[in-house]
Amino acid sequence: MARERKYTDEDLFHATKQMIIADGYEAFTFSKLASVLNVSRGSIYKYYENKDELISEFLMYEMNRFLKKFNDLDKSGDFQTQFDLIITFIFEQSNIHQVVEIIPQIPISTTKRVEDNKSKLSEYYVDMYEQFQGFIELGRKENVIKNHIPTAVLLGMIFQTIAIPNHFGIPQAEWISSIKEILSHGMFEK
Amino acid sequence: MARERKYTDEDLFHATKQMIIADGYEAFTFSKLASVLNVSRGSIYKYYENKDELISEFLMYEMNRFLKKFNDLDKSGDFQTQFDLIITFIFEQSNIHQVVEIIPQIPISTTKRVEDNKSKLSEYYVDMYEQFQGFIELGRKENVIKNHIPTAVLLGMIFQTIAIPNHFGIPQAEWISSIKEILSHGMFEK
DNA sequence: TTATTAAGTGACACTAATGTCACTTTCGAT
DNA sequence: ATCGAAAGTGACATTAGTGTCACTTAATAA
Repeated sequence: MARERKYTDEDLFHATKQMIIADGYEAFTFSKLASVLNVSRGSIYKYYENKDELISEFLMYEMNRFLKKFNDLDKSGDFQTQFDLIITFIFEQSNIHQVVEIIPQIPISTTKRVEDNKSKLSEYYVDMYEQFQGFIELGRKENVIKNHIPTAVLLGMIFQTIAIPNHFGIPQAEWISSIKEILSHGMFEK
Repeated sequence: MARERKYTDEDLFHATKQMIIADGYEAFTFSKLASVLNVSRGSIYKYYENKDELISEFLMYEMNRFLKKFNDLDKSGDFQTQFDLIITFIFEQSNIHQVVEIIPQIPISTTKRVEDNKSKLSEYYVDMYEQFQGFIELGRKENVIKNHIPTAVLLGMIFQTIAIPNHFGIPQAEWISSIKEILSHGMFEK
């Protein structure tokens, strides 16, 4: 039919992810991306009209991947089992945090494809939130989670902890178990 | 002596802060700043050679302000009293988080002033860290803080919590007391 | 009043990125 | 072999930001 592509969508999204995690939304340019992929800038315009469109497609791809993996987690165990599973999972997927933070940075766009993607992304976001909400509900039903603390705070805490910078290079296992301990029973001895 | 200035350093740093918090380091330009301050771009070059220099000066100013205020806190009470005081303080200064995150984003510069500021900033950072470390030590001495959890994790958790986005608009007082509760005694009932 | 001096301006040359498009390449189907 | 179609290129015009500088403006000390 036509000639072979020099790079797959996966290549492109992978490079995009690295660049965005390293330098943020504004620093991302077609010029840099093209040079990373060893293609001409012009060829990227064959698939994406501009940076907003490319990034919104990338975010769709990432969110999809994350939600699929999350859905594949074993939901049969009791709350404690799921808590351990989910914390570990979130730390494995720790860059999802930097990814979702990009969403609100996409400016109000002129092109339909971008706006469609943005609204789909917020649906994904709600979807994800509801899944985690279900998990918190389970904890409340089993009387493990304190009832007087709002769900938004609980989820916020859990998600925010994955972004704590481990400046001092504490080993991953100790790092995660310490955080799990604080989330469960706090910093205090008593 | 000479004509009056149209804007003070404070004006300039305030505008810079707003712009950086809203859109990040890369999106900051002299053009936008000048138009916010209603002056010509050229006049800003009278004081700062370029964006890196301006932002490094801004960060110095912010860190100084933060450390002064922190030093003014009452350090006489027991751990519990100081814990409450410090958490409240950190929430009041919640944008310090976005500010310190800018520091590593300043590229390796050619000008001496920028490099000097960067090294002073890392001194400030160490200074701040040591202050908080002292606070954690107190908690350990009073046997309030769990001894087996590394200080880096404890401080990381405390600092990260101020950045949790309160999407659902939970009232500030409830928000802070919930977070304090989790940090102290965890999410779990038992 | 006027000389001095710092503050501020806007035009100029430069750089880096954008978006477009006619053109070339390479594949497979006919 | 050759044609159609998608992939890829590089040159061009455009836009947005940078850094510089001769010049104008306005305060004030003499």
